[in-house]
Amino acid sequence: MRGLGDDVGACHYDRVASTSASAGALLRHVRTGRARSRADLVALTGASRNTVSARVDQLIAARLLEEGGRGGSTGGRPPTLLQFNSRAGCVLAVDLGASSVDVAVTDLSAQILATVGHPIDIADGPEVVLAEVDQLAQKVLAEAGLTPADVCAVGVGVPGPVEFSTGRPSYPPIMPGWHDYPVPSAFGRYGCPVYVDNDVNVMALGEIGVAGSEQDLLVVKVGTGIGCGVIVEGRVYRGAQGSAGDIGHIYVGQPDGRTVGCRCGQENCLEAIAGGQALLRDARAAGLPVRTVRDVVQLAAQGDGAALELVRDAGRTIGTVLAALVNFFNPHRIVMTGGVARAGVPLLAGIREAVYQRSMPLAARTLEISVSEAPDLSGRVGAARMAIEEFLAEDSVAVLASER
Amino acid sequence: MRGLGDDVGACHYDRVASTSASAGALLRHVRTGRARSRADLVALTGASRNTVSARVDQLIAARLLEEGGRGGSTGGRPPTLLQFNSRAGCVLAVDLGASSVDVAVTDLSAQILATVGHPIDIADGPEVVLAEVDQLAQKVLAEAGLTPADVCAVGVGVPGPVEFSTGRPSYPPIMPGWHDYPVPSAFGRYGCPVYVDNDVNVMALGEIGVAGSEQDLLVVKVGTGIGCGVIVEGRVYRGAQGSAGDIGHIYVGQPDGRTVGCRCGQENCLEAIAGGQALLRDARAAGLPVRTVRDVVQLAAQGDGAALELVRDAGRTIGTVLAALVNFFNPHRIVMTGGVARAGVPLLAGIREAVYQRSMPLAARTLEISVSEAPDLSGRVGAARMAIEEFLAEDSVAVLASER
DNA sequence: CCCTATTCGTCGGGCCGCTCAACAAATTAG
DNA sequence: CTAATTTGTTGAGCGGCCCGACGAATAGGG
Repeated sequence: MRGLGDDVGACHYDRVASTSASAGALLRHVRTGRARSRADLVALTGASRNTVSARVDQLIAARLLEEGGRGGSTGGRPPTLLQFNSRAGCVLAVDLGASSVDVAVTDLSAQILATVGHPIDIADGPEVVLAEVDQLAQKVLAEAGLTPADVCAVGVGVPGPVEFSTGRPSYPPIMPGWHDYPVPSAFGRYGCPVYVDNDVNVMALGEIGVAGSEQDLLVVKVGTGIGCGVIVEGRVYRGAQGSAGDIGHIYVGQPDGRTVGCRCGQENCLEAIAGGQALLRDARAAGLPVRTVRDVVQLAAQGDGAALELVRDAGRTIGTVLAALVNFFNPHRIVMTGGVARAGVPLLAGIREAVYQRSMPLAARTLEISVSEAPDLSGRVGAARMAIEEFLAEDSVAVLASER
Repeated sequence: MRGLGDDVGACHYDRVASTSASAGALLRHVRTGRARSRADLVALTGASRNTVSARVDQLIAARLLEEGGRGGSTGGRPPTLLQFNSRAGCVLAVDLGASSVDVAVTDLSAQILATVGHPIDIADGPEVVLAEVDQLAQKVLAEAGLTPADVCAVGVGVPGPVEFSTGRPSYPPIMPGWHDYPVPSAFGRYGCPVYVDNDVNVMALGEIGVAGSEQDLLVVKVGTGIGCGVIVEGRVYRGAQGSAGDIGHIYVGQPDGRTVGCRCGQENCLEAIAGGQALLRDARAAGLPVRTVRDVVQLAAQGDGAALELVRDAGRTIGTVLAALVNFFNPHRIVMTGGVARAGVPLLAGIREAVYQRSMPLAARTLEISVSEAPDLSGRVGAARMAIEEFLAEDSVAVLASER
């Protein structure tokens, strides 16, 4: 059918409409609110009513969907409304930090049903730490009135690089003894898939929104160090060695020519100048009565002038790096999270100042820079969402249906 | 089938094997050399012999594949070898620059059959320029002994942002009068799909290799300005507004505190310090006998000390920016192209020096930094490859088969 | 030289999934 | 109360794909 001329300049544009009609895709449409009835699903996927009906029946049999009354008529038979049953199962979410661990059980909407935190030392090694995690998990499950058999998936965020496909940390700098340890093996009792990833990637997934909206997104975590989760078209981008997003050690030139050493051995790394530890150091040097990074952030939140200025300065420094990344990556959004992000407004102000000054207007104009609503929770929620998305994307229908 | 424990930690790893067995996928396997017979295709795709045979028959009918003798036996009947018939059609490749345009006809392996260049002024607007392109296209076609009916697809690279799906430039800074002009309409006579993209993206596609190997890649073009094509998992990454890779205006702090104005109105942009124009300016300031950027590059290639040092310095500056991007993006490879890249070794040396000094060792260790083999051709070859890949990925089988 | 084992490609039967068309159900408009 | 409209379900049919079986072409052994 050449030569008609109607396909001139037509490029693969139809991909928008030709969405898959797999069970997972249908479920996602309902979960994200894009569809509320079988008819909506037909319109969205382009599949036949028959196909959609069959799939929906499967999903209902797996208890992942429920029928919920009738919707408003538009001049004909009213549709039977569908809704996601977020209580069809639960997931375990583990947010492993350098000095503490948080464990939560959530439903399939990542709503936390119960959660516990506990101080740990990640350097105690995987056996000790994961034994503790196991204890905590049993505790939260009991608290939520659930049993190990109810767990559909486990999501774990760890503070270091991970080979995602195997769930093994790979030469993590701050996790001695964890290299190549099969983290999933610690959750064998649940007999379900275990997904392990870098904490920053996990948080990034949490910030996408359950929609899995196909966005390009940066999630910048400013805690003790500084890291960045990269989302390309709704999926985590990892790069060649899985170290993408490692922006903490980007070199930052200082206007006054001053030099700051970093724990990595280099000088003038971003996190050595604007990370949590740097903030604490500078605050102490300025004579502020602070013992931890948290104290500095709190002081700033209370309106202390010196603390505010320190946070704002850190924001400016981070902003200069982000400005370059905005030009290069042109994201839809940037979300700040991590301990220092709790400072909120002053940090954002510094970042925005630098970004809007130094990025190309086209890329910066519609760029949204915000702070995560609950920086403390984003690790757990992200881990839960990672587990949920991965689980529901697979043949979860079969799994849940075979269980009855 | 829960509770067996055998899926613990098992994540979607099977995607590697579960490759699609569509005609396009089979063709790709043969084109990339991964498969040389039907049996290879069966092993690669996991599809049944039957299915593969049917698809291959279609491809042979469309003349995209040919049977070529028998391969060596491994103890049984020897396989009938398959080979890609790169002469099943041809594509037009157009590399539009600010002051010149190159047009080429290539076969389906992006081998140039004939090519012509011509000086233009892009500011003359689309009608004038594209009329000239049309002339050139007819010339190269005639030279190669082909007719418009033989053209399967057209690929065009333009020096500015383009909305890929429609082939319309969008507010291109250096192409006055081109905004929203439907470039594909100029090629209506060929009655085939026309693919238009930013020249840097086009070059990036050219550097992937015909394989479409799923790599993460940066292609940095250093010409008058500096731009960067971003390849994520083998596909062009464009970002929110399609301006991803716009690294020419990243702010670069100067150690000596000196300030350089950029044509964009900002100060100390990368391209104002290390771009082709900057190189020319600095060379003149140093008293070198040069009239164009090309002269500077040539001088360096001839071993002129001052020119070499200038190029190397530009490399270092570009390297400092790339070092940050390497940490963030963690690419497998970086390929340099564009006019200044012809300088080769000294540019690379400067870049490597800065990158290896300032990037994280993990990301830098296996990073490959190289210069395109033919910086002058990469625009044309890239445009051709873009057209070929897009064309062959679609239902080209049906198109070619229906033609007989 | 013949026979067997092995590998490659093709042919027919059958299953699965999807679409199309027709029909039942539930509502609005007139 | 009837016609029109929209929704969901049921049955028929079609195409794609896999499975098993068979012919083809070679290597190796007696």
